[in-house]
Amino acid sequence: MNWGRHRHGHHEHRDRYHHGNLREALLEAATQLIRENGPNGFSFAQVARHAGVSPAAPYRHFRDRTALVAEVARLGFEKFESELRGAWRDGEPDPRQAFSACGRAYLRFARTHPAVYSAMFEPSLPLDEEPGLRAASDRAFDVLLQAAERLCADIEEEQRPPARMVALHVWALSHGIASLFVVGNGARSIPGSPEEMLEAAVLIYLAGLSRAATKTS
Amino acid sequence: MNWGRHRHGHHEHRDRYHHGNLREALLEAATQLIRENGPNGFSFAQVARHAGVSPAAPYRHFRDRTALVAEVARLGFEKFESELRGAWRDGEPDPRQAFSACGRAYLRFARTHPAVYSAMFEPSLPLDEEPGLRAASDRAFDVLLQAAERLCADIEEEQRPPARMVALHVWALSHGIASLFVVGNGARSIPGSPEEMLEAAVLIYLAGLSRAATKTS
DNA sequence: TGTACATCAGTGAACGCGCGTTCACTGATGTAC
DNA sequence: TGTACATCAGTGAACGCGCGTTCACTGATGTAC
Repeated sequence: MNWGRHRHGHHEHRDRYHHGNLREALLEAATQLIRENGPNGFSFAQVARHAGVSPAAPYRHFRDRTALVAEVARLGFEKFESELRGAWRDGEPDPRQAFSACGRAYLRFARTHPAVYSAMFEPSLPLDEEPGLRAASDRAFDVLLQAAERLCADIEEEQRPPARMVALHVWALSHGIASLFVVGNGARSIPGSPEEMLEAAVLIYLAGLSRAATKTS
Repeated sequence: MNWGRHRHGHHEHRDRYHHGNLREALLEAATQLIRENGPNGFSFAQVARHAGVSPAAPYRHFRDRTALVAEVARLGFEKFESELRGAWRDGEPDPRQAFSACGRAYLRFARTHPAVYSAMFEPSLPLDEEPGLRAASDRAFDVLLQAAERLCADIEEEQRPPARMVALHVWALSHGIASLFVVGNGARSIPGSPEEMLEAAVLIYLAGLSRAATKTS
């Protein structure tokens, strides 16, 4: 049977009995299919076909479809973390600028990897069943948390808000903007770019931070 | 063939050739299945089975699965709008309190109808292909927009921010909190309730509004 | 350098299953007279 | 009040299809000697 002679992106592995790179090829194929049909819109067999192998081949590398998607998401979180960390640059040249760069990096990631992004934040993602997934997600959030701590340190002590709260607020805002206005076909249109919108919102929020009572109801 | 003797919720229609209420029963069944498996995690045939009818029956009421989900979402937007409008109460007793009630209503909706909420904001929702869907979504947003206009009216004119921007910021924040911390199995845990978190964030944001330069990059 | 052998990645055929969709049908309902 | 008839909601059987999973297999690779 002919499973198709396929494009695996960069390297050519055709006509070899051993693919040599199947694991990565499957992850790539899954990513592409998620981009086209959403995180739940594809089958294990389809992934195999896209990678140009028999439907039984993926079982050598992934327990099932869920494990495959989880791995896409886990790698996504790792890349996400490293991009955020790179943008934050340990608070250089100064915390506000670095924080803003971080926000832009957040949305850039969502824009350039919309498929992976939606897999990462899909409610059905088994965060706690696949090893390392929750941890990878937490490590990405830690970048935001660190940044928030640094920003909060500049606020006078007696009215300093909890850094964790600030990080969660900014995360929610970023995620809200990403999922409403960046990712997906139904993405709503807005005046200006999502980046501008996030930047403006964060500026307003930070302005409020140093003066508002940080009451939590 | 026995398609099961089913619970259709409140009324009993068993042993009747004509269901009499099938359209609503199908919408209910779909909602339940979405709750269990996510917006894409069920089949047309499954819905029929849940409603206790033959697999061909749903075709009398819905073109296909997509149309069914879209209708669930459309009804969701209508209910969402009416709840937001009810909470806003036209700005009574005063805009800030009404706005805060609005935020709580937003999260309450996401919490009590998580299935419908995720269908409504699923990226794959064909907002522009099903009649009335986009319009229903816009009408819900309009409540937020009205509220933002009212709040902005209280700010001195020369530093008054665009109401549309404010509404979008608050919407993104609410949606971010709802989808990260309320809806779904993977929902992250936070200190305090999502309602408290949203309230705090909005307070800080509003405090920043009246003083920040409303620069948009 | 050559050969025997272990390892293991990928094959391809097979299975039973549920799905989407169609079809001619049937039974309940409502209405014209 | 009764009856004939049109309407239409739901039936159940049928179809072809792709899927998930299994299995004994095979061919490539690497390594021991």
